[in-house]
Amino acid sequence: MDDQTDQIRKPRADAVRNRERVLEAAKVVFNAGGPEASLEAVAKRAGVGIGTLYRHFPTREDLFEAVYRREVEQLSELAEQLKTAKDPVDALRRWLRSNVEFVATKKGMSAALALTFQSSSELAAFSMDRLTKAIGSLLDRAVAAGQMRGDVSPEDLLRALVGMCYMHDQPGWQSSVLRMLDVFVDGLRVQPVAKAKARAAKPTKAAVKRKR
Amino acid sequence: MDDQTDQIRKPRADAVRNRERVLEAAKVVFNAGGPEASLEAVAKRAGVGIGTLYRHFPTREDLFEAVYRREVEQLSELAEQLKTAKDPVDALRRWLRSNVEFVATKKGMSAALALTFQSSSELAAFSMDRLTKAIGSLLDRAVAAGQMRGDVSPEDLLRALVGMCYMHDQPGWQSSVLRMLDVFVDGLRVQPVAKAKARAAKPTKAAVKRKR
DNA sequence: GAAGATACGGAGGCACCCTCCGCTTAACAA
DNA sequence: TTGTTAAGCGGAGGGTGCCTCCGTATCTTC
Repeated sequence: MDDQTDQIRKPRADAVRNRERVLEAAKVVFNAGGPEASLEAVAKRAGVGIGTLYRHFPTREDLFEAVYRREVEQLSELAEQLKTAKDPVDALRRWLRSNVEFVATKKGMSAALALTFQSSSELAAFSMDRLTKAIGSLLDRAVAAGQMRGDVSPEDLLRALVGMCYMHDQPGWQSSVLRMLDVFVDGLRVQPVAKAKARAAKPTKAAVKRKR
Repeated sequence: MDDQTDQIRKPRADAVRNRERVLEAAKVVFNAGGPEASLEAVAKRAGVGIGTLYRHFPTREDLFEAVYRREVEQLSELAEQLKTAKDPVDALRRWLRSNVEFVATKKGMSAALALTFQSSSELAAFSMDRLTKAIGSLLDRAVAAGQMRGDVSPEDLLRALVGMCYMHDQPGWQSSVLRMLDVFVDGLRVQPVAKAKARAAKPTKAAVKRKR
């Protein structure tokens, strides 16, 4: 073996397990109690000692960040799955809706994030990048299928989404956003030249060219 | 006198003074230390006992809120002053710029606000109302003077401003926003069809060099 | 199975939160 | 002015949560 010098042990199983437990507990506790929730409460819910929590996440913000990263990754994976859906436009719409739900369930976390984003622009960059890619892959597919106009960038779409969700303190915001999203998606559609969309969904480039 | 029963004393001078001192101190401390800054530090800087601080502002959020309200009122007053400026368009632009500066100096406070807005939608309503009126008075004047189009509501303008400032964690956001604001204001101007400048009737392009 | 690295838990010291109450002071009446 | 009294003041103190530190327990590797 040529890597004898920096040989790396397999991480201990209990450490991995505990880390995961803390993340899961933190998600629940922060959502319920906001960003000032007690870290000791998180540790207790995770069934670990406070020392363990601090070893894994030296600062409160480290914990926020890890929780959030995980969620962003989940949204990213959702996009991956949706890529195999039949209807590309519907797939995009679903992803956007999931995003709204995501925001909706993050009552406490969103405040925590406002705090964290401020000190870690790296996190902001990471999540923007990740989400842009997710949205981009879905958008591209819809465009490639000739069902959506191609002059809107993923960044724009993401920004619109985020902007819409920005007012999520106001009553009834969620249904309002969902409505606006539908309008938005409709606006993105290639105008209905012909008829229904009940058609086999084989994303072939040939079809795209033909349509154009 | 029939109002003897609910006769109201003049508020004590020291109470008024102390309240003001605490607000001023809080502004400084929160901007520097963020929303988690120690209230005891605020009291110390204000030169009052911790008990006094709590009597005036029972909760941390009450204090945030009071500080913010004061600032909103100051912006409101600024608009009042700008109403007497000669150039209505320039007045509006200046107010918008002041707003950006306002956001810029609120490093810590903005995070605190994110927290407070969440629990007090009344505060959100108050500030929206106040700022909408401020922006509206300036906008109206420019419209009345025939220098700006009349189909943009103060709410829209405010929302655009807020939205632009929303990304104020990213590097270089401030100059970017200022640039976008200029573009925006240019867009709001009544197109110089037959206006002052002797310019060829070339289509569009805000190549207006507005430096007199 | 033994050795050694790695992780665990929670006691303890500290900072800050917030309440409570005896003392001080400003406003008002005479 | 002086007296009365409500209003305000300060800060001690009990409580909670933060974070460090280290003796003990557990896992990985050989």
